[in-house]
Amino acid sequence: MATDRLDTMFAALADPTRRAILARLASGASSVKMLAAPFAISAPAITKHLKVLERAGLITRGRVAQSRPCRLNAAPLREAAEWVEQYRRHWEERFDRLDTYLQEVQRQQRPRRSPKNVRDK
Amino acid sequence: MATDRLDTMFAALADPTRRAILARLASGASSVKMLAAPFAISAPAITKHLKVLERAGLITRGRVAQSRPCRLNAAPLREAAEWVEQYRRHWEERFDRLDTYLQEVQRQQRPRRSPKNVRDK
DNA sequence: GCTATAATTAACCTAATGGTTAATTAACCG
DNA sequence: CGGTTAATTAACCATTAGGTTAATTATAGC
Repeated sequence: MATDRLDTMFAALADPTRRAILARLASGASSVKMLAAPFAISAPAITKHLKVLERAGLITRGRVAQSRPCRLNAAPLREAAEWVEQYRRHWEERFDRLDTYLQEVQRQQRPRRSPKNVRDK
Repeated sequence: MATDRLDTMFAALADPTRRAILARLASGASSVKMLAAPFAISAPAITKHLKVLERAGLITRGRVAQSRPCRLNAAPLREAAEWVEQYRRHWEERFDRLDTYLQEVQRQQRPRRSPKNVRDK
């Protein structure tokens, strides 16, 4: 199920510089130079980050004079959101309680009597 | 804003084997051996993946006899979900249309008349 | 055509990833 | 105790990632 796309997308999101770039693009397109300004890294490093984002489909690029404006393309994030949402019920507390309950049961199932495994019947 | 945690979490999610492990743990705790079974990689490789997931806070581990059962801890995924959700409005179509509209405008702003930049007033 | 600006490519470096096999630790069982 | 099973650690390897500086390409403007 589109695992490749999720791979490259999550990998792209795993870098704070790239997430910051996306955040800035959320409020409008920008040239590479303007994007690079707030960061303490070189222009080629920014170019590389942009390539990662582009391969993940998270930005698109144009050309205006010398500038190559970047714009956000959030569409693929939808897939990431859906993937994460699969786990929503697991992090909502009712499940957490069930979880710790089961954990408790398992802990009590073993220790005192019959330190052996299953077949002691 | 907890960028480190998002870093390690997204990085953990960027690998298909690890996402598959999480998927299996979603339906219950499991030993390492059982987790490893469906994959064509060695046990130490699985151990490494589990360490990545553990450092990301996505699993917890116990001990039962020789076995070190893994259980899903989905709580941190909530933060990832929230981060991604920030971009929801961007991928929902109304925005996409505005987006392509702006793109259109920009494209028409430049080409025919005045190939120069701004200061031609 | 020359110069300045924006951005990318090239070449290189270091550290982290994902994998391997072989050896080690830990717990059970007879 | 000795053997078996579960899992981890150690040591190693190849590839990728993120960064650098220096050189190149592309466009604008005089």
